[in-house]
Amino acid sequence: MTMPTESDTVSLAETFKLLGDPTRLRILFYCLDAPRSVGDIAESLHLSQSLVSHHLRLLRSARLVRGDRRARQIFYALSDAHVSGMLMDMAHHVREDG
Amino acid sequence: MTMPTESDTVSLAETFKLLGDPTRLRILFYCLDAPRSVGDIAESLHLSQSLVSHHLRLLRSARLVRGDRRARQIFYALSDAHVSGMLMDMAHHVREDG
DNA sequence: ACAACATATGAACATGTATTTATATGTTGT
DNA sequence: ACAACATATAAATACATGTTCATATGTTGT
Repeated sequence: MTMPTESDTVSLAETFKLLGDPTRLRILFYCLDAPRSVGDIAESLHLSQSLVSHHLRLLRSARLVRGDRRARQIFYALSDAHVSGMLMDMAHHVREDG
Repeated sequence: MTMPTESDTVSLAETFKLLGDPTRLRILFYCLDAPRSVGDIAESLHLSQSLVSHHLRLLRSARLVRGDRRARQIFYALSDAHVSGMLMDMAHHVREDG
């Protein structure tokens, strides 16, 4: 396996850094099955609306998540298929052998 | 996909947080093919011995990396097959579509 | 146009983290 | 046992980051 370039390493690290926060992970897993509105996320995960919005902004700017407006609400869904597949895989993995 | 438990989410996040640093990623990728000594890592990646050692300690305590002593040197290798597979996969992915 | 609703942004704070410098611990060969 | 080598640890510092509180922006229905 040949080493990734410096800039590839940096972007990879940026992605992992975003995944490295429990709150963001919870948000991502919650949006994995179906698009969820900001309010829904906040209420379901017991987080403040502001906090959810801040995290979504980070996830959005890394294109990990995508928001679609429907009337007043904005529904967020995972936008990177590769990342979401990896998330499901890791979740499966962590369940098996702690 | 059912939500991971709170504690599974936290451990997953801890793993991702470790992967979320460019220096640590470089160390991991460098050890992916073959076990490498601390000095080799430091010299090859142009990092101070101390810094490498600090990072290895973090990676070790999360069992992402494993050290085997051979004479004076300690050779580090990836210890989590699932994580190393995921790393190669992500590296491949980031190369394709930036 | 206006009030109610839904989401986003900004400033402030507390905590966490990567890196450096200096030093300690441990191992080998003679 | 001792000097040389290889790795680990500690303290200090500079910087990044998660969260809260307050407020702004944008959208819908009447």
